[in-house]
Amino acid sequence: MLDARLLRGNLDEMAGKLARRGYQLDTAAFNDLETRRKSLQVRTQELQNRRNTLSRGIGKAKAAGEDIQPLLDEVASLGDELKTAEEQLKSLQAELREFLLSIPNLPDDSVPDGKDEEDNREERAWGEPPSFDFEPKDHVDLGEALGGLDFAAAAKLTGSRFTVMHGAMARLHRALAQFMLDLHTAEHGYDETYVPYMVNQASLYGTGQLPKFAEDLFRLDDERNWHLIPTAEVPLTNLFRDEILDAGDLPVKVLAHTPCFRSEAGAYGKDTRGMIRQHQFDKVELVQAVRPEDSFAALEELTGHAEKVLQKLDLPYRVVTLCTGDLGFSSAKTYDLEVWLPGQGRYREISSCSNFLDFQARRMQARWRNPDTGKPELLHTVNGSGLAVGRTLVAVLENYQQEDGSVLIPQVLRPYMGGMERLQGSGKP
RNA sequence: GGAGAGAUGGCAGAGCGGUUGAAUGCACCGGUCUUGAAAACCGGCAAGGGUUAGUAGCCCUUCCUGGGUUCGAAUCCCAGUCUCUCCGCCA
Repeated sequence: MLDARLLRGNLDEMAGKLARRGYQLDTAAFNDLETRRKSLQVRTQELQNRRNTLSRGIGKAKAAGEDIQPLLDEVASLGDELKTAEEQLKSLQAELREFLLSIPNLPDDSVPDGKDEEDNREERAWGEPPSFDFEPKDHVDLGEALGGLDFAAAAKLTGSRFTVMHGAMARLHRALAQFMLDLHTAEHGYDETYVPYMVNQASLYGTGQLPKFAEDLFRLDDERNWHLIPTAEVPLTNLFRDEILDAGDLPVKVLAHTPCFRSEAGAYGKDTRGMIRQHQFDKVELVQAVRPEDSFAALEELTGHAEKVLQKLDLPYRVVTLCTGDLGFSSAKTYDLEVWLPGQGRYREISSCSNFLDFQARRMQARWRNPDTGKPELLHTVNGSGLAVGRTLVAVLENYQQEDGSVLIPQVLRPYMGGMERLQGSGKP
């Protein structure tokens, strides 16, 4: 959520920045709401002040044994006006809040202008896409031939966009997650965290999934309105909701390995083959809560943490800065890590690392006490995938495939695989 | 699932219709003292919002959440959420 006061004072400038990302701020609607709010709020508070003063007077008069009837008459003369004003103000403020909650974050000045992913800016590339002296297969052909991936079974059990894994393939998937967790906790200083996979609406408002993106979420059929998490970002970041952190505790770095559930309502027809786009996938998520002045450095650092996973796995990738048009709703700046997929002959997103500035923190009142002012101030939040486990499995399969259809296991994963060096044949019992 | 108790400031914990945004302690921030530190003593210290050029003043709101009673609610009533204790059940 943007700062309402900033919006009032710099409406045109803010609208201009939002226009960069293709968002048309309805300045007329805002001005109208704001004008009505101001007069109504001032009027309501005047009336409240009058009532409070009279009531206090009644208390004093009573204690002094004076006649309170004149005061009672006067307070009665306020009539229903106060009640009406309070009700109107409440509903107007709710309307204003909904309006503010639906405005995306301002893109940082360093974010390139653009319409869609075509306009993203490549920052750097790491590793060489492997060359094969045979026609490389994609992960579906490889995984099914190995007996490790079974999309038909998943479709039977549930429907499309799910995966069943067997044997060494399932273990490799687990090994990847374990490897990532160990790397980030041991070498990058994150606190391993276990979180609920269902969250309430307040949490989803906090990180920005609601109110605008309800259709991307799975909602439980329950009057409590719980949702399955679309990413561990939601529970992890909301740990800081309504908290005031000590300056000495910052930065706070947490991580969780969780399944993620996405309805992907708007993605029909895209990536229908294989496990690139699933309703359920595992991800290791990195989240940092930092002092405002540190958030851009934290974004670089966190992106580096995610890159480290790919480097250790020796998977070629590139880093792109998302252009304004491709930027997520809550983000001010995002780096995507794109891994090379031989089966598709192109780079595909495997991690997304973002600086949200105080956008999420304001929604959830996540604060820290600034020792310089002694006052609570909004934190900045930064997060990123480190990495999406399913897509990493895809990348390993496709990049490490051999002509005979077997797949070499990356060195760093072998300790997690009981020393196994190669996936071959059926892992099926 | 059944019975009971509770939810108050960063933390602990009083208050149980009126000048209480809230005693007290801890923590924190200033000061005195000290070569320095500690201790002791003195002072300060909730959050959100409005108005405003203002981090000044004034005002509003907030004692789990949402309703209600009242001139006035942390305090009374109703509903809900969460926590704790005991019983039952269960991985």
